[in-house]
Amino acid sequence: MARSAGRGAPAFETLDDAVSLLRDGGRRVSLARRQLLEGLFDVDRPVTAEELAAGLDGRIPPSDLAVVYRNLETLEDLGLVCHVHLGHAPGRYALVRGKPCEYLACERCGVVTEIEPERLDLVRGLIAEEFSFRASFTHFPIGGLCGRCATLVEAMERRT
Amino acid sequence: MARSAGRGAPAFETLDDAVSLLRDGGRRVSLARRQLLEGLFDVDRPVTAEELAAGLDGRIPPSDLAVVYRNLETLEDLGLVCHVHLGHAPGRYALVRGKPCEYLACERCGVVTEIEPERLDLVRGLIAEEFSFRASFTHFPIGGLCGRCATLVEAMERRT
DNA sequence: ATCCCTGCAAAATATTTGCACTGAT
DNA sequence: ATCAGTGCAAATATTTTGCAGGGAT
Repeated sequence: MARSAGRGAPAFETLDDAVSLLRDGGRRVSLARRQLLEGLFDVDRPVTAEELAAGLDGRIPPSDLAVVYRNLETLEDLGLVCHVHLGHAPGRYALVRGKPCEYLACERCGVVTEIEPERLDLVRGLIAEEFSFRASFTHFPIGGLCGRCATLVEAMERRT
Repeated sequence: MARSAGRGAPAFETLDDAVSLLRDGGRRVSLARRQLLEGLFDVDRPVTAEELAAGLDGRIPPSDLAVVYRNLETLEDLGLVCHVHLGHAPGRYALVRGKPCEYLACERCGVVTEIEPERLDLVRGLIAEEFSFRASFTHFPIGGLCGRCATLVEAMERRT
């Protein structure tokens, strides 16, 4: 299992920075890893292992899915990457640039919204006080209904 | 896919009530379904389909896993059952008695805490205001670290 | 030269689907 | 008698593991 978050994410801006962190972490800088990072920098949004193995629509050469999974785990151990589980869909992986993102995921339409961690600190504080629990919506997002779907569902409920 | 919640859960107390709701919903009252409900009443906590199919340690006769999944979906459509995804583990199913439960799930030690929905209404309100999002922690729980693990992790972080 | 990483195959886990037969209505 | 539900097999989807050979150090 990959590291459970924590241990301040190393800041990095460029591909070369990331590659250095890979090396500093004592791992080898293979072509597969370099291209994986290239792809992640290029798309700059959470993508599935499958998409990465398929080459992100020509951005990088296609590669082996098992290797992609293994390398994503490696990068996650080093704190360069983290992954989210959006509903029942396959996990999605993204670079961690400075702060990890948190997410809202609509269970009805699937829309995902990235939220900067600070904007959830009040929520986190409330949960901490009430339940002595340090909530994080980085790995598992906040589920529910987006504004549009909530309105729609309310309308349906009234018509019942 | 099962119904996306909503449509007020029918209140029921006993196995017979549940069976009636099954019948009222236009579904047949088969032995398998009766026993599934029996098992759910008996354990009274969220269990996996696998555990149900295995007979819940002798509480009910073992049965076919595919049928269990199908019947859980049926019961969910009727609003008698709902399921949670706790971390990466298999889904867990429980009777909906009155109000559906919400959950906190520690991503480190796996401890799960049931929370009565009202106790999360402040949190829900904050999220609604800030993000126009109607959060629900019934199907996907609040992830993070329980008090004990948070303390532990903090200690580890300080030692770094 | 060492041994980590790759590439491919196969396994593991969780869940769904197809279909002939059975049992609830 | 009808047709929803069962039981079993097989498929699907996601992720993990084993192992022999290749490339980074």
